[in-house]
Amino acid sequence: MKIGELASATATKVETVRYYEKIGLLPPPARTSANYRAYGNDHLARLSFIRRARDLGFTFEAVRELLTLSDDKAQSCDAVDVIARVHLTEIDRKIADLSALRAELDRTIGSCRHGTVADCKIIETLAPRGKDTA
Amino acid sequence: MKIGELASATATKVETVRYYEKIGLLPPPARTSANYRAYGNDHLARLSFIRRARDLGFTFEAVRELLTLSDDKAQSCDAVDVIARVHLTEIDRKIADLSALRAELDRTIGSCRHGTVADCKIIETLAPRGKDTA
DNA sequence: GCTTGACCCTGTAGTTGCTACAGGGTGTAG
DNA sequence: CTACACCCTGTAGCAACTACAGGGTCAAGC
Repeated sequence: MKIGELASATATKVETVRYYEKIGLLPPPARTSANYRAYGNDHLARLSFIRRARDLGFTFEAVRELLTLSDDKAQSCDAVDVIARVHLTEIDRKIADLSALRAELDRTIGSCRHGTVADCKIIETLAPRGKDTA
Repeated sequence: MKIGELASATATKVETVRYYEKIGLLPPPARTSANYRAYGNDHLARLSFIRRARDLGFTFEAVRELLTLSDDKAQSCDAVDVIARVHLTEIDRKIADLSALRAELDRTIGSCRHGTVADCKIIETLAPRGKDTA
């Protein structure tokens, strides 16, 4: 499989595949006589894994750990569970942060009376001292 | 006011203040004879504004627009309202994305039977074809 | 009067996770 | 045999900072 085929099979860009190889996430494949990268099914599986994990928001650091863990089939699954749970906690925190932010922004917008900028509550909210901001 | 004072007054790092100046968000201040930056209250107000807006998740692009708009006090406030509403929509989309992701991750974790990695549902979810991933 | 230490200066490189060139080589279809 | 799609390496760019390296300045204490 050439890099373009691998990329389209995993909805990844060619540059991204090469990037993953560069940072050591994807092992370097064999090369053809023309120096083209030649991938096998193991690469396809690994790249699919990486993409899925990235889609679920895992960082590279976490993906790397998951890959290492997934290579040792006899090991307990608990370490995998821990990584996933830590990640879940992070997501919950992000959602909470965004929700708080959303509420504040919504309140700010709600106070807009559509007058001139001089009376704008949104601007006032941003610059509490309402003086010259330039 | 020296840069350190301005920074601590706005809970910003000194490097960040200099960075804002470099990218043109904060106008260059006067200098003392020792070439130290000397800030006034106008700088303090503008930096406060920037920080507030950044805390609310506005991008630099948006902050720049808001600053430009806030300088023209006679203008209608509607443009400000539009920027804020667009931003609110983006936040809603992010929250929705994260919530969907959270649900999927939660489901994945919920299926963990704490056996060995070979049977791990989390790993299986990530690598749908369950074969060799290395 | 001299040293210590906190602060300031510029400039550059690193972070995360890619993306987009520039400037080439290769392979195949018409 | 000539287009044209694909491949190669290497570097620079994006957001929005952060962290040095290698220096200069200033006030206080001995």
